[in-house]
Amino acid sequence: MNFEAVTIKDIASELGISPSAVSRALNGSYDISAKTKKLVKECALKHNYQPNRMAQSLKHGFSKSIGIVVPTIDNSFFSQVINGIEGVAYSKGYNVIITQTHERYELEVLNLSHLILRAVDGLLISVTTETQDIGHLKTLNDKGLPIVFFDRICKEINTHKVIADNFTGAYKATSHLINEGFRKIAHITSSDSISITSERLKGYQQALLDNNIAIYDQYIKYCPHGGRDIAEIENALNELLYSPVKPDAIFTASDRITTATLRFLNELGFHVPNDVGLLGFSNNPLSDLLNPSLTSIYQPGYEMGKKATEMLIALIESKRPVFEFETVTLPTQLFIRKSSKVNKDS
Amino acid sequence: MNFEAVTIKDIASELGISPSAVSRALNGSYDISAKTKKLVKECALKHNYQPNRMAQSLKHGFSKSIGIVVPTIDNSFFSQVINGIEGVAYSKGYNVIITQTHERYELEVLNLSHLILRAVDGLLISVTTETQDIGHLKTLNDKGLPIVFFDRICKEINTHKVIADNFTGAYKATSHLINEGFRKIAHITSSDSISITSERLKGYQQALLDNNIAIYDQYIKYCPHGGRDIAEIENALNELLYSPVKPDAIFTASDRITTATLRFLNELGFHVPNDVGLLGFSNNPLSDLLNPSLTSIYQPGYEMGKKATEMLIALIESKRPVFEFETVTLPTQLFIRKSSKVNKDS
DNA sequence: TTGAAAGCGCTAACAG
DNA sequence: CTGTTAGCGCTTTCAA
Repeated sequence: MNFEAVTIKDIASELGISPSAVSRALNGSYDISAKTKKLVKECALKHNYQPNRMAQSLKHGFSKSIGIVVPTIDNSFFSQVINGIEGVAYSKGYNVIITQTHERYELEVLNLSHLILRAVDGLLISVTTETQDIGHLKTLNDKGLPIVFFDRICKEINTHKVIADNFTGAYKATSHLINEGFRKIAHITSSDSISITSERLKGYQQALLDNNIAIYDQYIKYCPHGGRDIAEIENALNELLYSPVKPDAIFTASDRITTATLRFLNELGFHVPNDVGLLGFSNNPLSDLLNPSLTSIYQPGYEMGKKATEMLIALIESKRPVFEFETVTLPTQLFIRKSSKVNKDS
Repeated sequence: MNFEAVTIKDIASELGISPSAVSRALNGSYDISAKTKKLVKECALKHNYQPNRMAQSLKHGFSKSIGIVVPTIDNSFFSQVINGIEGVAYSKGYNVIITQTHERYELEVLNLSHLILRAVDGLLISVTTETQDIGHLKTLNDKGLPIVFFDRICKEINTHKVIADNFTGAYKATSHLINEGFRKIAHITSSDSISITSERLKGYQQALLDNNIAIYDQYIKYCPHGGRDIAEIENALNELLYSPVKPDAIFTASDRITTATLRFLNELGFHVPNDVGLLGFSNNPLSDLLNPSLTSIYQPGYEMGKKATEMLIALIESKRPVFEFETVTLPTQLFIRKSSKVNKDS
């Protein structure tokens, strides 16, 4: 409820003119005398008039709002993306509605329907690790809802996408470990159903191949829920660390997996990096403060949110249907710290 | 826009009955035959009918949505609060709209007006470090918008509030440092305009008094923007560390200040805790992984969000005006780690 | 240049 | 039990 909100009617009756005149005066210069326009604007200002967005939305079918669906906001990468989204959205007069899936498919479906009920004009989404059936997204897209995917994209849906250069990031990561003298490099990654997993896996494998290191399947461990349950990470680590061919370094594919791995290694008494090197995809701003400081691949989260939102608003405001879509790839950055550099003295 | 959404009208004409009959059949059993009810429900299901929330809101003035205003979501404490809020809100059929102020007063005012336009039924807010004039909140509250404050509250506004036991938390923190042998304990805190600052300050001072340690004003440093600009933290630290009466421990009042302080100490070559002990109010889940691991006061963020939302929904759904308000105080917890324990061997 | 009137989708008072 | 009607606040033809 707009508490005792002043409406167009109130202004109209105070000024003794019609509601439609007020509406026109407020909404730009469409057939209205400068005099009434000025009068109306002053009166609106005086009473702190705010148009009722519900009524506006109901009237002309768009809400000037954007729906965001992310796995969780309690993650630096996604927080950074959201900051990027907000920056662009607000500057163009759009609101954002943020929802979290907590990596659950059912919540993705539920959130999506909430957002549609709220009549969002477009959608920015990074799917869950559980998302296999994309019917819900396909339907919306087919009906004409502008959607832009970021980070975890759905190849099958034909629309704009923004991703980090996961292949190159993983390639750089793995190459760096190799250059530091590691040879038995394991990779703990997320669900194999999401796009970033296979892109990063390919980068990892290519780097090994280019350095004449064989790919061992037992060095590749998946966490089907992206580490939502800590147990899946611990299982992967136990299998790796207590195997006869214990790896000498681990490349982890996501923030949650990275920090859980570091904690586990510390607790078990494995020295990082001397016993096991560690390198993660991570946007955590505390990477330099960890023990040991964490070598990581940084993804441009803020830019990703910015770019995705620009593309989405372009779609929303396009006068004619858009059939040509692009996938923007943003560069990643390697930050070298101590977790990947064996200390020769010790 | 609900893309080609089926409306009550569509169902009505398909079934050859009136729109109002459909509405009644859908909204519970208000004067309607079981037969038509069944018919309507089946038809609605078949066409995947979803009521248009904009129209509903416009009609009866409430939107089943809750507005959230926090300084930033890129902060573990607030993320945890939001998780608590969402849990309760969704289970009671409410949506949430999350907005960030980035510690800027102007954004607080702007977000608030956005939320009001979106006709939120109630508000959960933790104010910015810049917020002095609370006219915007007072006006809304006076007009009858249910508001519940959490964490950073406004004493002047008479409504429900949920806070952590900041006094006791700070008291425990300071006492712990004293027990560990520190005597020259500095306190770097946020803006003195927000509630948590003075509560924590009092706890710190009381602990000193109870241990017969004099309170030195030059040991108390404020960051007017809560550390939004890193410079204000660096200035505070420079003044402390290079003063003739350099403190032997620092108690920091917020996550951002804590991590910036740790980084700064590490960079300048001060050993924590041997040169300077450190203890922070922090919900960062990586505290145990920092170098050194961080002794901290943990606040029950999830519970705070949960409790605040329960109180808010009670206000929203109350049949009669509420005049009795309560302030709920949740306990904090001290986690002792290495940053506060001098290593006697080194 | 302005006003009157219709209508977005839904609900609720009032008839029948 | 069901249909008709009015109206939430706004925009937008159409007529004046």
